[in-house]
Formats: sequence, C-alpha cells, structure tokens
Amino acid sequence: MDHDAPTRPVKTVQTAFEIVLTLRDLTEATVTELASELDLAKSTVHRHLMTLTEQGWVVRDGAQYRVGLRFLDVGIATRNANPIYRYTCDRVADLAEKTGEKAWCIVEQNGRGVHLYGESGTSPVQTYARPGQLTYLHQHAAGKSILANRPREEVERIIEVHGLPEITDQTITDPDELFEELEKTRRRGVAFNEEESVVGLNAVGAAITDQSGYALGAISISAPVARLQPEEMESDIAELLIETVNEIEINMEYAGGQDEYPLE
Amino acid sequence: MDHDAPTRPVKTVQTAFEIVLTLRDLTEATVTELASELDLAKSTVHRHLMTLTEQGWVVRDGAQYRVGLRFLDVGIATRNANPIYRYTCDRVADLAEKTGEKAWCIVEQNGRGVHLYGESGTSPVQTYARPGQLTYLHQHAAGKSILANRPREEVERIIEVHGLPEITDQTITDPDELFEELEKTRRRGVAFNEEESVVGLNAVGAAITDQSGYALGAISISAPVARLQPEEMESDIAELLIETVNEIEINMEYAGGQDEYPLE
DNA sequence: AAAGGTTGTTCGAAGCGCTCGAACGACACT
DNA sequence: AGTGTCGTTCGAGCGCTTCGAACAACCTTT
Repeated sequence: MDHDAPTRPVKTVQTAFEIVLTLRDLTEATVTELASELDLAKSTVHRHLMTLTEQGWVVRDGAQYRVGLRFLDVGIATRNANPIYRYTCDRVADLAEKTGEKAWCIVEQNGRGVHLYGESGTSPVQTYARPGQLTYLHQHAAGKSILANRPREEVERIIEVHGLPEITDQTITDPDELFEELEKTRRRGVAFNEEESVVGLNAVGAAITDQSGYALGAISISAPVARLQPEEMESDIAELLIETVNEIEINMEYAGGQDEYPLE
Repeated sequence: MDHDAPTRPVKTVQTAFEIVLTLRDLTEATVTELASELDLAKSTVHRHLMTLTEQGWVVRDGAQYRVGLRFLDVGIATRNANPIYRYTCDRVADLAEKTGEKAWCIVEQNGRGVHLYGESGTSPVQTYARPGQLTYLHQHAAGKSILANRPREEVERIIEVHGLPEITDQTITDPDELFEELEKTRRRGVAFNEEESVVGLNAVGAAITDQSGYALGAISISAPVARLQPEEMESDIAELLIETVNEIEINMEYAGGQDEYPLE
C-alpha cells in the first residue's frame, strides 16, 4: 500500500480501524464475516471487537456487530470545535433558504475535502452528499475554490498524493487543465462545477480565506442543471456567495485571537 | 477500572483510543503534552499519532494534533444507518416547530443514552446538549421512557454497570425510587423530567417501541420551567408526543422487514 | 431426538512488534 | 553562540498480540 515506511505504523491500531471501517461498509457483520473479509483469525477479530465494544466504539446485537455511536460523539465534537463550522453554519442555512437550493460548507483535511454542514432549501435535490463525507477537492466547486487559494506547491503535493480521479466525463483529470481552471477561479472569485461530480448537477463555490488569503474552507450552492444555468451562476449566485463569504470573514476576523485555531 | 477480565482486551488499541479521547478533550495537543497526560513515552505517542494521521483519524497542524473529521464521517454513517434516526428526524423537526421548544431523539447504546438528532424551535433554549452526546438514561425524560419499556432485568443490569450518578438535586439516585418512577411512566405513557438533569429545565419524553413493546428509542421536548409547567406537560405536550410516537411506530411497521435492524 | 453443521468463545504457546529511553536534529528565544 | 524547548529516529528487550485448535452453544436437518 505505502511505498516505504518513514516511521513504522502501529499495526494493531491499523487492524482495529480496519475492522471499524469494514463494519461501517457492511453496516453490520459477525465475527466470522469480519475474519474472512480481513483475513484474520476469528479469535483476533473477537478480541478486537470485545475491546472496541467495551468503550462503545462498536455495539453488538446478538451475533451482529455494528459501529457504535461514540464515533458520532467524537465526530460532532471535532466539527463543533472547528471555527469554520461555527462561523458558517448559520450562513449556509441562510443561503439554502434564500436560493431554495442545497448549500454546503466544506473544509480540507489531509488533501481531501470533508462536507462539514449542509442545508437543503425548499426544492429538495436528492444529492448523495452527507455531512462528514470525504471527497476529492478537484471534483467540485467548493474544493476548487479552496485549491485556488492555496500555494501552488501545496496543490501539487495534493495531486501527487491523491491524484485526480475521474468521477464523470466532465471531471478535470489533467493537472495543467486544473491549474488553468484555478487561475480562472481566482480571477472570478468563485468556482464553477458543471457536472464534474454528478451528472445533471451544477454548483458554484467560494473560498473562505484568512487575512493572508489562505483558504480555510469554502461554501457552495448546488442545483440541477435545469435550475442553475451558467448565466445565473456567474451573476446572482456568484454575487450572493461572495457577499456571504465577506460576512463570514469579517466575523472571523473580529473574533480573531479569541479562538486560536489556524486550521491548517 | 474493570473488576475482572473475561477476555483480555487489546491494550494497544485501548491506548490508541485513549489518545483520541484526550485529543478531543484538549481540542488540540502536542506529542509531549499527550505523553505526559497519558504517562507514555514520547516515541510511543508519536508512533501512534503517525499511524492515526495516515488514515485521517487525526490531523496535525505543525506541532499541534487534533482529532480528524473522519470520525464525523463514520459517525454520521452509523447514525444514518439507524432506522430510528431515519423515521424520527422529520417528526422531531415538526415537534420543534409546533411547540417552539427543543425536541430530541435519543437511543440507547451499551446502557447509556445517545442524543441522535435535535432541533430547536423558535424560542432558543441554550441547552448544552449536542448530537452524539452520551448521557445517563435515568437522568432525563427520554431515557426514563426507554427504561420503562425494557425488561426489569435489563434495567437492573444497566444500574449495575453504570450506577445512578447524581447530576442535580432532583436526579433519581435510588434504584427502588427509579423502578417506581418507571412504573408510573408506563401507566402515563410519557416520562417527565423535572430539573433532574439541568436546573431550570423540564422535559417530557415518550418511547418508540417495536411490536413487542420493546423500546427502540425515545423522543422528548424540553423547555425552561417557566414555559413548561407540570399541568401542561401532562396534557398538551404529552398528547402531542404520544401522537407523534404512534405515527413513527406505524411508519416503521409498514417498512417492516425492509430494513432488518432490531437495534437493541 | 440425535447428528452434523453452524456459530461465538476460551485457551496456551510462539514469536512478532510494541514500548521504552537515549541520542539526534531542528527550531526559538536569550 | 548557547541553552532551553520541541519532534523525531533508532535499537533492543520482553510484553502482548496473534494464531490455531479445542470447546460450547445453538440451529437445522434427518
């Protein structure tokens, strides 16, 4: 999996989390299922599950094991500790209400995007996004606006680690094309997503930056192509997003030193 | 901590999660801080953090480490997989809107309560509850209505494991008193919380049960004592809750075999 | 009702790999 | 330059994880 080992990882911990992830993917599983899936001894899996269950990381229901809600506890706690979340979630709700469409707030972590908070407007678009979801930054508007406001070397490192996987015909998969797109995004102040992540879905995104212009996160509005045409994306929606971002940035600057938390 | 060891837990995994929990409590910490806090060698903590960071469970920002949003990913996924969440969240929102107060949906896991989903009404009560929060079932209305619809042996086992910790003067701390209260709750169909978890806060809760009458979860409405007096709790609010529960239970029965998931 | 298939669970031993402390390197502040 | 930090690397020792086999509990099958 990894080319080399700068520091040897703790293998036991890796298998523990592998169990958790498999459990999440399967929704529920028995000891034997997990053992065969992960190619481990039943007894090993059993011991791990006992350990995880004791602390609520895993719950058992008869023979079936499931991921415990303690992950939700820790997950929500970290989200709430994130200033981007605190300063954007109300604004995201406003955007959803004003536009009637889906609005999201997204941050970067380890070179990937994480959906922090989303709110649906009156016209429910059945998107498959959910809070906590891990995405590739080059595949959507919010992600591209984050990349557009990061140093080029950082973007290059992200491409190196994660690549530019394709998800629809429209996904940008060429690094040069991406850098061109980021340049355009910087000039416009907003990023567009024209069916690059989901066929039939367009979106506009704008980055939230600190005083130095470094992107801390982004917000976006998405809607079916029928309701969100390029001309509207460039005018009304773009303007609304930029206004909102300005408001958020001002609020964050005022709080300033209060909550020290540069957040990569 | 534990009286005896039925099966020896995997110590390495325990320390890994201890690191995560300490990190959550401190919001952020350095290697040395964690090492001294947990009484481990710096190198050990470092190796663990490297392992956890590689998978996104932990994020580093220079010298500071923080819990990663991957916990949110897994946490939200398990919440969404939970039928109680799927069938109650819209109804909880309705309740919040109708009453103008705070409404919650809660489930039991490992003998403790977990706040699954909450929605505020128009009158914002600054409660300290958040989704994912771990609570004691005997300390609030929703929890008591769950206990009231579980076999007595199960309640006894929960008391044995978790005790009946006091949080306010009004908290029930005597097992006999609790069983009496649960009996009353069963007769009424709803449970009351009169400043038993937070001074100045009252609440009413009702259990969601399966066909056999076994509690799967509960919903509750809470408000400051000034706005939620006993007489109202027993009439309007109680009725509203019971109606809502009936609606939820019918919806769940119809879906029936669709999503097999007894969910303790 | 007994037999054969599941399953989860316990046990002991073998040896992997986790933990530790000390040494190293990088950085900031004096 | 010097002296505190800090994070990081390295090499052993032995703790503890892993495994497989045996056990027990439970269905299904005959």
